[in-house]
Amino acid sequence: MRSLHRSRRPVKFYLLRLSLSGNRTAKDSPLENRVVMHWPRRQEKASSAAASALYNTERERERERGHAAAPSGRTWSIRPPLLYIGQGENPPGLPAPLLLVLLPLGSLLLCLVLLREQERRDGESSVLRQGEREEGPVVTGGRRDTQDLHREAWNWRQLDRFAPESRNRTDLPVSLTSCDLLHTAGLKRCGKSCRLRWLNYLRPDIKHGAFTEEEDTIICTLYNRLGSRWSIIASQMPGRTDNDVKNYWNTKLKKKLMLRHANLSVTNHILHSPPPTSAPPILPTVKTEVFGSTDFDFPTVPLHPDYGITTEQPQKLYSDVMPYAHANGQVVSPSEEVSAASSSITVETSSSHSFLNWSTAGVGSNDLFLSALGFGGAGDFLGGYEYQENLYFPNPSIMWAASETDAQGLHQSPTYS
DNA sequence: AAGATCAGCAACCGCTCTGAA
DNA sequence: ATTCAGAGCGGTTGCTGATCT
Repeated sequence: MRSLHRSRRPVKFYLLRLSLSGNRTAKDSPLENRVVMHWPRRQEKASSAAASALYNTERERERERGHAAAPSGRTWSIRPPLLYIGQGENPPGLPAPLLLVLLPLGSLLLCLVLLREQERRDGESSVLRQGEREEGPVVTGGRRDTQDLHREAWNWRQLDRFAPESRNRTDLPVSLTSCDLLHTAGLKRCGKSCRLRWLNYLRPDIKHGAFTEEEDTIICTLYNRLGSRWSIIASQMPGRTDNDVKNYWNTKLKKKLMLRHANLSVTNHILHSPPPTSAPPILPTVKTEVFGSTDFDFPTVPLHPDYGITTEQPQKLYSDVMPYAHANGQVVSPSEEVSAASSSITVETSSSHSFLNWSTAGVGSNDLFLSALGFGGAGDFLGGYEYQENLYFPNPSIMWAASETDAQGLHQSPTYS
C-alpha cells in the first residue's frame, strides 16, 4: 500500500452542518450539481465563533428560502447534498444533514465533488444515501472504485476522534492536516490524488473514446518535435489528458508505428536487396549515421524569427508556432500524398535561419526509438498523410514533405553494419 | 478448467516549480 | 529572503480483464 502524501502544515478548518430541507433538482450540468463555494482567503482565518455566526445566519436564510444563499462577499451554490450521514449516527434534530467542510484547500472540496461525480458516473450511488447505513468501505466493483475511492460513510464517531464535542456544536475548529481530514472522511486519498483523479478521469470534458487518426498525427508530430512533453502534446487535443496521451503512446501508438515500419522495411528489402549469398547473417548494430553520433538529436529546426522562440520556451512552439515545413527546399502541397518512406521535416523561415536543435536534453529512449526507425516526421509513421487544416494548431499550416519518395529514401534511417 | 501471460490504463512516485505567508 | 503547501509534470507501477497455453 503506497503511503499517502502528508501535508506538513496544519490546516485550520471548520466543520459546518447544514440541514437542507429537501433537495433541489439538478437541472444544470453535472458540474454544477455540487457545492461551489468561493471563500475569501482572509476568511479562512476567521475565528470559529465568527464562522459559527455566519453559519447560523446562513442557516436561517436557507430555511426561509429552501436553499442556501450567499452572504455578502461570497457565494454559495448548494445543490443536492454530497454526503449524508449514516442513519443512527445523525445528531438529534438533524435528520438529513449535509456535512460541509470548509477548507482553504481547493483539493478537499474537490474530494467532495469527486465523490458526487463518481456517484453520477456510476449511475448507481455507492455513496451513502439518506437513511442507509453502511459498515466499512463501499465497494461497487472493479479496480476503479475499490482502489481509487475507499468510500466509507462519514460518521460522527470518526469526527469525534478529533473533535469530541462535535455532536452538540455547529462549528468545529480543528487543526489538522489535509490528509488527516481526508482520513477522517474515509477517503484514504490525499488532495493531490483527488485532484489527479478529477483531472484524468472524472472531469466531464474528458474524451474517453479511442484515439483517431488525426490525434495519432498530432501526437507523432509533436512527439517528434518535443519528445515526451505529454502535457503540451495533450494541450493540442481537447478532451485528452497528458496521461491519456502518454499511455496511448506507450501501449499502442509506438507499437503501431513499429509495425508499420517493419512492414515497410520488409517491402524495401524485397524490392532492393541483392540476391542472397551464402554468407552468414550479420546481426545489425544501430548507428545513427545522420546525426553523427550514437546519441540522438532531433532534426535541426530553423524557426521563424518573428516568433521569438528560444530554447527556454519550448511551449511556444505549439501554442504560438507551427512553422512551415519544407523538404530539400521544395514546398510540397499539403494535398499531396506523402510516401511512407519520406524521411524528414525541416522547417524553414523566410529570412534568417535561427536554428533550434531539439537535442538529447530530456530526450529518452522513445526518441531513440524514433531515431532508430529513421523517422523525421509524423507523416512517416502514419503512412500516408491526410492533411488536416488547422487541426488544433493556431498557426500556419503544416506541410509535410517527402524528401525522397522512392523506397530507398530512408536516408535518416539507421544503417546496419 | 485453471494457471500463465499479455495489454491497457489509472494511479502513484518523486521531483521541480509557483506563489502565498 | 525564506519557508512550505500545493500544483504540475514525466516516469513508473501494479491492478484488472482478456487471451493464451
